[in-house]
Amino acid sequence: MRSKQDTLYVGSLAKGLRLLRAFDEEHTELSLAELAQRTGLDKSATQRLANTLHVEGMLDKDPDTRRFRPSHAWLQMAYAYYWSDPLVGQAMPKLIDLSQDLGETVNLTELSGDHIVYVSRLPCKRTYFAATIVGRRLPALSTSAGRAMLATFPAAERAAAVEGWSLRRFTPTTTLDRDEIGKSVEQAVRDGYSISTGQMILNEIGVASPIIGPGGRAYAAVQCSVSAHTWTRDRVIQEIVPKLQDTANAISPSFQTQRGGGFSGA
Amino acid sequence: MRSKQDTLYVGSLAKGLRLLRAFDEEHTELSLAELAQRTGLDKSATQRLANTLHVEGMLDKDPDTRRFRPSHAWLQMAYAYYWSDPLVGQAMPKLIDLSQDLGETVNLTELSGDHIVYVSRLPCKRTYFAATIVGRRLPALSTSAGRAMLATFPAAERAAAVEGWSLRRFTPTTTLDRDEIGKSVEQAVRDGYSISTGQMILNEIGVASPIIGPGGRAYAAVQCSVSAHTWTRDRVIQEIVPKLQDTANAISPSFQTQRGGGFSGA
DNA sequence: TTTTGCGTATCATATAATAATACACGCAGC
DNA sequence: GCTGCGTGTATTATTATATGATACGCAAAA
Repeated sequence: MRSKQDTLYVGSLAKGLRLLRAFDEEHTELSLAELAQRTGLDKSATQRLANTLHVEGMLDKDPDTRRFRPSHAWLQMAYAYYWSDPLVGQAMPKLIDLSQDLGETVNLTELSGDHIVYVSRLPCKRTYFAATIVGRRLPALSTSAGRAMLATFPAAERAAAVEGWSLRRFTPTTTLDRDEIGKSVEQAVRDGYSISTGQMILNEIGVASPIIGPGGRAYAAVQCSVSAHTWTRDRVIQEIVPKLQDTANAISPSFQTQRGGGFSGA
Repeated sequence: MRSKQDTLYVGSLAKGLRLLRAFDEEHTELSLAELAQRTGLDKSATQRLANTLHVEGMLDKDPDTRRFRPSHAWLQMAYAYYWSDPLVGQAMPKLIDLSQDLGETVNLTELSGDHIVYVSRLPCKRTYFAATIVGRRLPALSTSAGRAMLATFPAAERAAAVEGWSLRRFTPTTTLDRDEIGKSVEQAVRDGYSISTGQMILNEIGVASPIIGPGGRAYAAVQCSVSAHTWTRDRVIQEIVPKLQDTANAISPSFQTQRGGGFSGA
């Protein structure tokens, strides 16, 4: 049915991508049948597409169980991404310094629609698995990083975002009240950083400072997560925030002018 | 021409993947014409495939320059990979401890054909960019990690690998003499670890210890890179190797039995 | 101004993807 | 040990779908 834009839309390619997207936290290894079920494609199509992805090295296949798994090529995609994102190269050395200085986990996040994406992570303490790996997407409104970035936007956009961006409950203490989130964002406007507690994980304090880009708008942030067992909000503000802001500010200059915020997604 | 396996090979999908692979260290941002040139596809095909990838969120497009770039989805691929690789979850906390203990860069690498892939990196010191990001592929024979893993293979396989696996020059001091590499591997067989100098970068000392998997064969290794300006080979062996081996050995047990080395690529 | 290169859009053609079908295998229950 | 189900695999005729030549508009270069 040549759905989207008719002639310049290749359905087979799109279907192949659906196979790739079928793998996530809870589906780490899929059989042909599962793949077909999860993608909604019929058995034959799944077979052909999965086979192609296997031959092309995008999917590994267990010779015994015949189940498919993401291949190392998936990591190479990240490798290529890192080279293409000018921010990463600028930020990395400074983030390393910061993490060594603080002795706490430091992250680089970017805005992606109404979500944030962890682009680089420098774990210094043992934490839960998801906090140690890159590529995670979280609703921006539920994270200190998202709020810190949003705080650099014009008031009208802030309000619209607080109103409309997606939310999801992660812990019993995740804030779902948009008014409260709005206040947190406005606080970040005044402070120049954002701090939050127990949004993604219980007893976790997150604090973030925006990396100012073109037009004064931030599309990235330096973020730091610490345990509420060893830290208090006040101590974080006194001891971490200044260094966090210094780091973010040190990264910002290179991005004031170039790269006009462009590069839109679909 | 339905090249590979005729009926269960979807050419359009494979072509789409070629577009993705066109992005690398030196090609971080490509125009339609460049994309066509690099993939060998004609203009129309490139146009349709790139458009599809854009619509599906795999490629960002600068509205002004009309050039394409890897999107955040490329990082999400890495995210999915991490969940699917059982080794990462097991290793991560121990790697964090090790890096904090040593105060030096610690890496987790896996074997992928005759190359190694950096699966996780915990940089503690500023280094060159490529050493801070995951997904990099390097010829196994040129790396301490590759040699450490190879050393766990049967003698015949070791010999065949030393003879046949690919090599490439990275620095003036990269060893291209296969006899010498063979000796290094045999040394690793005796020592249980491998150490090398200036293979990838001048004045860099690399040392690696294998993570023993099923059948006593290693498909992964814990690796550590330090600067020859502040370290000597002997000091590395005395101060780093023991802790490195402890860490690798602590990760190994879970992989002695399960996951029969399977999951072959194409 | 002319030329060149690029991104975009359209269209007739037949190639290449489709989905139905059939077979082989392992496993559960009976 | 037989039967039936679920799976992975393989083959086929059919036509929908991807193709690539062609043409247009717009820049920047000559």
